[in-house]
Amino acid sequence: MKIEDVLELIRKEGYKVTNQRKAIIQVLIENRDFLLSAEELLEKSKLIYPKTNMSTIYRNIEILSNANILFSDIDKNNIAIYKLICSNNHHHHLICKSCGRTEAIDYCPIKAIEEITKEKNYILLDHKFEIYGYCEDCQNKGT
Amino acid sequence: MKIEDVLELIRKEGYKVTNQRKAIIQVLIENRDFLLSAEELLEKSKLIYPKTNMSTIYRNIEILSNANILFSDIDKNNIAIYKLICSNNHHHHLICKSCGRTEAIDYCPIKAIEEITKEKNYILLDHKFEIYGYCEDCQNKGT
DNA sequence: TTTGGTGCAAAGCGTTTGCACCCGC
DNA sequence: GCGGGTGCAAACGCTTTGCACCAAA
Repeated sequence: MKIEDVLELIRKEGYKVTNQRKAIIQVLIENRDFLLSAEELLEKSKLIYPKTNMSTIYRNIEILSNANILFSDIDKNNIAIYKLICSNNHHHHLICKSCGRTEAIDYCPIKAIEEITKEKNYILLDHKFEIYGYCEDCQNKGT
Repeated sequence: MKIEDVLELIRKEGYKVTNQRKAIIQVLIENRDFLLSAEELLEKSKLIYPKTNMSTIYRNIEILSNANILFSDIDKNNIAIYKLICSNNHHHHLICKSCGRTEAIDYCPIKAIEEITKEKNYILLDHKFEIYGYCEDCQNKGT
């Protein structure tokens, strides 16, 4: 999924395309394998469009969440972290509980998900399949 | 998993068993199919042991998290929500994005999880497999 | 021109923390 | 009695919000 696809989606929902919004989405696309906090999103967005403000970050997080294209989670320090949900290049993560490293995995139990939602008569929106553990480095460090 | 099993685990980790702690764990066990916020945990714990305080709730949330027996997530209002991880009676959830209803499902991609962590050389701690959608009621309400 | 978007600063509120006291063990 | 656990209240800091101004369409 390229930035133009997301912008098109944004336009369809009736939102305007601003420089700040473009910067934020570009950052999310470039970091689709990483869960970013609001602060990290701001820092990286500022590299693209320096005038970006934290309020704008939060307001766009909400818009993208409502559009169901943003995955949110909570890290070990209770800070909300986000990444884009991309229907193609879809994958999940191995997340190290010690250093926070995130590693993409291709496996996704999508077949099961579709069967379950059909059986329970839910309209499928989103799903999370994340695995937490200790990565090799952290095991060696003995943490 | 009964309350005694969790208390035994708590004792093994070197923690004391207090009335507040027992109340909190009992609430978590009784609500193992629901994701509870800190405030809901407090309210329900107070029904068992009225003197329970919010600080105690948060401190016990941290202890149970560190012991890797607490699952945490974040709801649509950015509030942290929790439930016990029980190795037996293990299951995941269908979560309605509209009304917040949680429905247990038996399916778990545990085989895949074990294979992936082995292949990537991670020590497996925990995993999330949650499906989000709109339940039948909310579909009928047209929300 | 219209209307949603943004920056700024202040407010809100869930969460954390210091300290004195309490209570399992 | 010792050392961890708790209650209280204040502090913290992430997130939200009101308002005036800006900019996309």
